[in-house]
Amino acid sequence: MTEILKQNLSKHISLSDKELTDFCSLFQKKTIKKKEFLLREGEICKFEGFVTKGLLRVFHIDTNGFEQVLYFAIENWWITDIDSFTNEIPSQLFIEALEDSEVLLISKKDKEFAYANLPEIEKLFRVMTQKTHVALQRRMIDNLSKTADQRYLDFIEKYPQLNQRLTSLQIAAYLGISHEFLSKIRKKISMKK
Amino acid sequence: MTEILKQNLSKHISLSDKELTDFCSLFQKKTIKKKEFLLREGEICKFEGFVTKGLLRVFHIDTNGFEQVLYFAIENWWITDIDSFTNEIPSQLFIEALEDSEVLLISKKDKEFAYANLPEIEKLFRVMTQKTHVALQRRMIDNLSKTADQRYLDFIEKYPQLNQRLTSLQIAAYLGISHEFLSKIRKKISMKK
DNA sequence: TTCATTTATTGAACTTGTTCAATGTTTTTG
DNA sequence: CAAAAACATTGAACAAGTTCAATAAATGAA
Repeated sequence: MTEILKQNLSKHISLSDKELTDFCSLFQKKTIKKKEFLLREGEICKFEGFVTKGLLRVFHIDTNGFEQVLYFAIENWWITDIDSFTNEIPSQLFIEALEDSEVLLISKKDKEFAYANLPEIEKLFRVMTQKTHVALQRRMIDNLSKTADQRYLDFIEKYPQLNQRLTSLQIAAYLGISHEFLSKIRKKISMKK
Repeated sequence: MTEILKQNLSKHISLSDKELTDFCSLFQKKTIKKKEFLLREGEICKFEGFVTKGLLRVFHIDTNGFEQVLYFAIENWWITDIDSFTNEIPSQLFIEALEDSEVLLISKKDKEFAYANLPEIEKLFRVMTQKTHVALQRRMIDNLSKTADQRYLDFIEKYPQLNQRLTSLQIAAYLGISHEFLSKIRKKISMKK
């Protein structure tokens, strides 16, 4: 059952079989139904999670009540509020299942146990954090330089599997535009073809 | 001379005196004059740097020739293209000194030596990368949810020291707006007072 | 100091994106 | 299946931000 997790970890750095198995044994499976929350604003995020099934979104609600999606997570993606989790402070984020989902969760205590006792895990998360950081840098530059049209085209090209499973409402909240405007963009694009 | 670097490292995690000194000895000092480049697009970033004096900017130039500033770095900040550095791929970024500056640089080889031989360095960079990632997540959300007016006010409140040392041109490139529009924002704000 | 270069300001016309309200479509759920 | 709820589309009026061009101010180098 943790096979998919093992494969994911091995993609980043090579770990011994024992270390891999020991580390994976620290995760607990949790199922979560569509529209349920894994985390709400104000709570302290007690887990770092790996998605084995389904689709979730990590989002923020601003002072005007608008939602901004920080990222989506499907099978094989990691999910947490890293700020709240590592610093044990109240989260400013929500994590919600958009489909019936299944995640493997590790607690802070167990993760610290891993850092202390499994030599390569520290490197593993250093590498993984670097990768997500690089991806976010790219998104930041794109958001600064590209129009909504282009960002939408990039999104559907980069994440075709997400595009199929998400409503335009969710995609708009990720792109940082209103869903009405996204609707107009879609119309414009379909007319060009 | 590496005193300021030692202090910075100690802020993140506690290291033994020996480890701290050993690690700092791997850095080389480099001075760089205003308008000179530490890195250009297409080059492989050979260093990770710590600024001890001056001011630099990390930026991207898009297909229309517009510049987007990913971040600025003054004394006590780290500077690199982490993607190019870790993966040894051509950079998409420029790093330029906006003032006469002084940086301490570590090469990839020496950093890997540190990861392999100084047990706590891996943790140090895992923690530092997490912190910069959290900061970028916040900026991403702000860029998705706030108007340029508000982002500018946030910027001068959060980085008063940068605000004084930067031209509005640079600040506009960080906020993702034209410098003309920033000028109008500044006027509007000054009239309100 | 002076001339050239870079930076900042402003206005007018334009483009991009928002808001609101109305309507139609799809999905969920009892 | 029917009703309700959520989602998507469209248009019109508006607001936010860009572009271009002209001018002023500040800075830098000879």
